Amino acid sequence: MALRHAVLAALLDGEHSGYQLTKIFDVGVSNFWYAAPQQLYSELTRLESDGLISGREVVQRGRPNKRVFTVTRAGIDELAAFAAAPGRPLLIRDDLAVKVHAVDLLDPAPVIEQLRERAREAAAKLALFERTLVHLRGELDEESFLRHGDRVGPYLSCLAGCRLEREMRDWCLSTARTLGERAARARIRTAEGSPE
Amino acid sequence: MALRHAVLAALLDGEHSGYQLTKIFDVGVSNFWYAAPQQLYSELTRLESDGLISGREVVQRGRPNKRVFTVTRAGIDELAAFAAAPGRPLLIRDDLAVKVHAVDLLDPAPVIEQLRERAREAAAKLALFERTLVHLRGELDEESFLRHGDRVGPYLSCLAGCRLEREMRDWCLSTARTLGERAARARIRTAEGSPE
DNA sequence: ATAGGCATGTAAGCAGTTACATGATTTA
DNA sequence: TAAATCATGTAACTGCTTACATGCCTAT
Repeated sequence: MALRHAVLAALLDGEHSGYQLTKIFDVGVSNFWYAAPQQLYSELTRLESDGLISGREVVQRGRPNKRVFTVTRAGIDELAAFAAAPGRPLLIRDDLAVKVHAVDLLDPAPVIEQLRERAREAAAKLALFERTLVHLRGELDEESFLRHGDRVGPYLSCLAGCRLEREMRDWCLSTARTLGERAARARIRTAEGSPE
Repeated sequence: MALRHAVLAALLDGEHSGYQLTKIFDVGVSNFWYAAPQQLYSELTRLESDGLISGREVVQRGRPNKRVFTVTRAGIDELAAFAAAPGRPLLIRDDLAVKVHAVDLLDPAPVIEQLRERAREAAAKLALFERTLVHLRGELDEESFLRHGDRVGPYLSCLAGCRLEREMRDWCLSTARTLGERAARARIRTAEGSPE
């Protein structure tokens, strides 16, 4: 059980509905957890029946009504136990790095294209996270906020997301460049070796 | 099915037994994929029966015999199709970042300790990956190797691992420092407010 | 003797993904 | 009138994790 705690942590930022959580977890909650919509709805049901969150109906005009959830006292206790327990190692799974690893025996063109696409996504996420940082710290500069702000957790985890996306963007671009140049040289050699 | 391709990519680096693969995937194959031993043994069985890899028995003295596997022609084709296909987004799941996100409502001490531990692990992985890079490029410097080396894939994916571990180490240390300083100030305030 | 590394598996259970289903309302 | 967004689910399947099992050899 692991998604539980990510959901609880996300609900600390305020009441959210299942649908809002799907949006938050689609970006990966500042890049530390991803979850599919269906996972979230069933997790919310379980969390509520375990008494870790409580939901209330919000009536809306012009839109379907929604249920928003808050973390209960028992939910906070659960999070506290989770935070104090050992915890499992970071899990990363990346198709694209597998492709790069194998690229020498393959056609590099589609891999290069995917690297460029990933770089664009990383840049977009980075911009999003940087806006989130500005929003979280308000008028303060980063240093004073981290010293005196009253909720720095989301800020700190968002900083991790920024670092990761920045590195991802730069790695993708430099890898795409390297592979592109190698492919260009390979084409020249082929043209030299088999003309006339 | 996704582990398949990670296993195929790992076997491009040379013949490996199931046990050797468990060691490689335990580190996360330069940090882009993790797999448990039991997953690998069953995946190898399936890959062999699908004809994507072929195994041969290696008789050893002083040790149990082992079966080592090589990628077949069909395996390369499978990898080529995989590399050309769209591919899924990067998956990250990180307990520790969830804890940091929620840290303001919790006891920060165990979180700080886990950040320090993670920083040590990241530093160790970074050192390992940097040795791998030196080993892969041989006598060449990085730039010439990336230009003229004949297998740069593993090098490039290992560079991604380095970037990631470096950032992870630095983020953990700076986050631990921030939280430690806040906790120290909180203790002083408590001591000032309730003495005598 | 005993612990640790090498070597490979089975079985059960839980977590995560994919496909499908519904229905309202706003925007193009 | 079609597509997109809001809103929530069920069902089937695949993949991953955990616990257990075996046995040999080397080093302490």
